[in-house]
Amino acid sequence: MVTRCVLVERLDLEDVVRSRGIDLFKTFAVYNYGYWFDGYRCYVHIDGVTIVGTLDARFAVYDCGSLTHDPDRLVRYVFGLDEDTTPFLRIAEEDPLLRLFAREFAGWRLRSSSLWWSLVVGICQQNASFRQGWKMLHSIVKIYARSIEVEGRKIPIAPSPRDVVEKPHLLAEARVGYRARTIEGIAKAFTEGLLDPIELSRKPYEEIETVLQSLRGVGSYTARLAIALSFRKYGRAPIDRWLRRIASRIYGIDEKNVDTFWHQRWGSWSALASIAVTITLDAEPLSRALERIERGELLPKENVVPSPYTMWRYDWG
DNA sequence: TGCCAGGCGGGGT
DNA sequence: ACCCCGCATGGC
Repeated sequence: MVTRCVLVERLDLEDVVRSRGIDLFKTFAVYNYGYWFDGYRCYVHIDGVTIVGTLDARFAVYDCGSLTHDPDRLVRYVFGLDEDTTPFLRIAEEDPLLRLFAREFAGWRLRSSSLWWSLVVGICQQNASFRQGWKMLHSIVKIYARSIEVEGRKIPIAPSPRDVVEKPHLLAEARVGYRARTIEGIAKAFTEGLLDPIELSRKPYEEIETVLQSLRGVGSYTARLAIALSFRKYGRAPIDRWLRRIASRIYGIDEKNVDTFWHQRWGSWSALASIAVTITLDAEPLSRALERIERGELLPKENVVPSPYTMWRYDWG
């Protein structure tokens, strides 16, 4: 099903991007698919609105069903243009894992997703490898076959909660395994109005985490990742087995203390730091990641495909 | 061929 | 507050 969109506003944010040293290439490329970033143009579809951004900092906002945001504010929010990451970089410069990332990726900003899609992203990472998780997400997008038409191009978009509630059986087809029940349950929560992102975003961090964790199949990892991706709140880090082992080894602490240690070190930047570690080590399997740290290879490599940084040019099938 | 992986919940102690 | 197991699926 194709949804047509109408242009709402064009924005030239070159001054903002340049004066703040924002690196749009990295911001567009990281954790993205080829149909949403082609090396020049980036598409973000969020709650019935589509943003088309280009590397020269021109942005166009399209209404694809429901425009409830101020276009300028939405663009700045989604690409983190007003986010001052200086305090994060200060800590990262001195960090054994992120010291090189702090230099090379200083201009990177996290791209936001809707709360719904952020949760699905988290669920697909559960008990699966990096590649398998992102393959599942790609498969979901492909099988629900939703798309929008903007600027004469047909762009695939993620299914909405309603799409999933109407056709839950397609999740099995997307080979998400036992995650299907979790995803369907969350989709229902959205369609029944039990999860209002705007209302939720106004609550204190702990409360948001509690609400999200009350969803069956959403634990602290998924909740914190979703809060980072959709609300740009980084106060607590999503810590999985991979990061837990790396941190335990590198900082010489017990695995069960990683959470506390990470929070003491990164404070309100905890989640951004954990995501940055996955980027800079190319989400490589644990043993290889540890070898890379040993060798001081702390930056993403062009030839590791797919990785968080290179997955946009990988053929997911 | 059996493992087992960027979690989680349920059931044990 | 722990520990332990099963779980769909795919990669090795």
